[in-house]
Amino acid sequence: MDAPAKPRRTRIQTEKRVRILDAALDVFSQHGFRGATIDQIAEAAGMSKPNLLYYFKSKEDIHTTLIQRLLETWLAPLRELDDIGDPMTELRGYIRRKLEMARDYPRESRLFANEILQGAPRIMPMLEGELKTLVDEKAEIIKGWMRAGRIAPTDPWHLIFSIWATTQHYADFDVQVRAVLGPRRGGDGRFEDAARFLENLFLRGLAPPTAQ
Amino acid sequence: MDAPAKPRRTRIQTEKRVRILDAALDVFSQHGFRGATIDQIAEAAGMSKPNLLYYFKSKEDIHTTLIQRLLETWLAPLRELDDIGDPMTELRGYIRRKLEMARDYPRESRLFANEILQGAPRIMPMLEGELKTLVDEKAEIIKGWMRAGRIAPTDPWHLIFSIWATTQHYADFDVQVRAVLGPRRGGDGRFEDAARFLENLFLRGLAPPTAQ
DNA sequence: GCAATTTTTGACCGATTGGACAAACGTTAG
DNA sequence: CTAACGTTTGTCCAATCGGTCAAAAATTGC
Repeated sequence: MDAPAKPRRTRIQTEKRVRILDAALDVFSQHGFRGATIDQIAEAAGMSKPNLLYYFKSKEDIHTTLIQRLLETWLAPLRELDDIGDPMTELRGYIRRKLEMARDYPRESRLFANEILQGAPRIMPMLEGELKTLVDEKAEIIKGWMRAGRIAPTDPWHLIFSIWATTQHYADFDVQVRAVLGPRRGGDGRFEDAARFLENLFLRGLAPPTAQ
Repeated sequence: MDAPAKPRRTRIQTEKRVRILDAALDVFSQHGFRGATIDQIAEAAGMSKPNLLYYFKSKEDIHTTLIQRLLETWLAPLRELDDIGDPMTELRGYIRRKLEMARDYPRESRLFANEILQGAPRIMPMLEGELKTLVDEKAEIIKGWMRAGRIAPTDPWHLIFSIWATTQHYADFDVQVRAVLGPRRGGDGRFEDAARFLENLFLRGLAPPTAQ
């Protein structure tokens, strides 16, 4: 039950820790935990390995800190999904926010994807606890909309999965998306194209049957 | 320009190579290339490390063979997407086939996901060549359907991406899906639920505007 | 300025990694 | 039986891994 000892950090410690975490995000998101080495991270952060280990006591420590910090912001978009307000507007807003995260924080998305791909050994409790609770809660809201006939009746959980999958795809499978679209359409505009397509797909796919 | 020397394999070689590739698929799909070790693969295949290296000359060799073999079957579902036949039936068939692959070959899906996540260092030429060509070709077919007013007009490339993303999600993010659905709904039925949801989403999302 | 403290570094450690190799073992055709 | 060939193993190696440590260097508080 000990509270984690309060940091009490110097200016240099604060700065260096930021640089290390940023470098580690690069390396971990590309190679996964086992594939990444402390030397790689240290070099990317522009310091020696022992120096890095002065700020983080182990490779595991860096990774844990990174994941912990990621999760705070990762669930934010879903939390914003609100009961009050038009269902279609709410869902479109959620899709847009998730797609913006894929665009602006692709490394975080890949870090998460790597962790899940490897069986989520470090965040399984969070998946079964915090995440499941949140999703169940939001699924209940969506169910309410369906019962009220405001959107088409389908499975709320799989709806959420499909939003996760389609949006994160543009971060996790970025190289494939670029390769297939080619230099023309794979440029900066690909996220706007994706946004247009996904909003269209989900809005039409969920339009209530009564509203013809 | 040398053709690869013809294998000319004994019975034991054939059997052992199969066992090794199967074990390697387990290990690579879970840990990625760098995270996997030859010892792990050898143990999973029930043989010693030197023995394994008698059948494959290096770790890279195993991985390359695995990826090569994967790609053959990976694109098959998309190749089957045919111009003749009802567009909706064709697309539904494609979604179903992709979802079945996620269910029946999750290790292959994760191996592919790992490779893409790490920047596709070993299959980039194939993405920009064979894959892009195939996708462009099928996108043209879909475009034809749209011009003919048989399905709603959207972006064929992003349509294909969204089908890839949603179906592969059930293999690559399996642990997350199970964790969120819980023991009840996360059981064997989750693929039928997913199939129902996805067919519904895409069919409604792509229904031609004229057919009210 | 100077002493206390924080930061950085080079050298080093045991463990694990991918892989080499010769010797031993099995199998089989004649 | 035996020679030829295919298979398996124990041992070994250099490189790399995560991490330690003491000492040097830089910074800070007074």
